[in-house]
Amino acid sequence: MSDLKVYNSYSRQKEVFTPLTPGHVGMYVCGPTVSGESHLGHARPYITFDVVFRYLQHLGYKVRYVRNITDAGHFEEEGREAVDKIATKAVLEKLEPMELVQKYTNLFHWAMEQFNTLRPSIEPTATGHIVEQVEMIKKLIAEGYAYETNGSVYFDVKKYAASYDYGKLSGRVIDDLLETTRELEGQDEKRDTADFALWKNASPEHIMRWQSPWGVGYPGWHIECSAMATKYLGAQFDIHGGGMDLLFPHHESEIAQSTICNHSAPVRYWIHNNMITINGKKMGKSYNNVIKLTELFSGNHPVLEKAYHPMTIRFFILQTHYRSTLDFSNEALQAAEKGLKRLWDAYEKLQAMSYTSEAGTRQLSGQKSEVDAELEAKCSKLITELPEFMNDDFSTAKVLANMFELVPVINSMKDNIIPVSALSKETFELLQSQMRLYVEGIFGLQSVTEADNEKLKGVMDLLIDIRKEAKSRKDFVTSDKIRNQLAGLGILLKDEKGGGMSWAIE
RNA sequence: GGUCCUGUGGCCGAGUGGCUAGGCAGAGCUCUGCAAAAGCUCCUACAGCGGUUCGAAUCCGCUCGGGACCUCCA
Repeated sequence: MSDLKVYNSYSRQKEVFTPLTPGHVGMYVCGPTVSGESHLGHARPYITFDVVFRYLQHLGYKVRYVRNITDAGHFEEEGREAVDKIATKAVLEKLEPMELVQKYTNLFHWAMEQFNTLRPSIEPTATGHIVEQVEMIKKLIAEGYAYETNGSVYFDVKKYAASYDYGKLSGRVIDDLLETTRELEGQDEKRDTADFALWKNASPEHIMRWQSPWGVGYPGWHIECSAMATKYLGAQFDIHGGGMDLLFPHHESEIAQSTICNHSAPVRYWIHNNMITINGKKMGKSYNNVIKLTELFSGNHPVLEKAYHPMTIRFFILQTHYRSTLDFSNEALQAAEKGLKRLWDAYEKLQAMSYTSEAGTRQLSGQKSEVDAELEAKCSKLITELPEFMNDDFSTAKVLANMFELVPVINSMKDNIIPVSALSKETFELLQSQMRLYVEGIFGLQSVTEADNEKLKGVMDLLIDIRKEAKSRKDFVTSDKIRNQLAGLGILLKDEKGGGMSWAIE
């Protein structure tokens, strides 16, 4: 099998993935800031890296997947004062900061569960790692790359840039950065505008604050990820993921901090997902165009024509390569919804089929049961390409395209248009197992209808029996009545070839 | 202003030199008591202008359009 190749944002090219420790992978992904509800844009990295996580595990790696919860330390420009974002909202909502943080953490976990994302191996919180952050800042000061002013500590970018390549990850030119001036709080405290905060002095109105060698304050944003990644994954680790918008300054700063502290570049493969756009614009707080996940699931938002199932969103995201922008629209989402249904229906049919009995039936009915060489070759090609596509920088869109090419084959076998025995037993079983692996195991897709109610199944079996009897008597009044009334309840009955019936909840 | 990315059929989106992407929508046909589903077929495009090449959506240049980052941001 081909090697896994990943696009490394740092080198700007695809590289063969070789983990630092054979058999093990350390992966860090920037988690959510739990000062508010997650929106559609947030869904992308967590679904993307969930698939990466699943795929790496499938390849046999033991993966430690660390995804933090940022529950303190981000700054938000609020008038003239840079205020701890979480503290600000807490005041507005009259909540304890930790209550607020807990609320949105819970909501985030709930949404991730809806998307069927696997839980990370470790989910550290920023507030739980103040000590590690303080230690790291101390080290940076000791190394001479950070300085204290008025109870705040800043990283000396100019000094760092003199011996290291600051700006390489984000393609930034240090001289340009030094020129860029902007009125930010604390700007006069910095030796240089490009310097970034490691620790911020907290004014009395800050609710979230901690004691430090530099006085009462709170940590800078970038140091949080560096401290937690170092603690759980070591000075050097394999993969660091996140949205492209984090390239600068966040990830660039992480590199600088960790490089000085640990005397080595922290990350071997930087992987960044692109943005979700709406009407061509990035979905983000600053653009005021976000659709929250709860709104998406409920359809309760002016731009939404209807509610969308979490699996539809997941499928929608996987239909595009993670490094391309993905434009939101009702039309696109509804197309994804239908596509997913078609794929899932075929997938379920395939799993319910069995090679031997079907092949036997074919022989009895006098059809040829010879293997169709052309079909056999086509199917095995489509199947063997799946891992190759995944190995090519996680080309989920291509994997889905191949699956869709297999859908007509599956449906035809189910409807006896093609005998199952047109495929060899090996290929048929490979088809079954690979589809199970990719659809459920790696892509993490699930049934949209959740009709796992045994009693309902029993009732439906009964109604189907009655309807079959009615149909055999040509009592179409009864058979239509059953079908129509069920349709009114949102349950669709479908007559299949060969007299079978199936049903699905709308 | 600086750095970088991007422009594919009605819509969404793969695709880095030659070979049908795929999905959704639309049209026709088949199957069928009807319906739905399913199957088959069709619609086959690469912003514009030049250049390189036997050959370009794919490489180069220019023009026009869109976007991201430079500030919190997935």
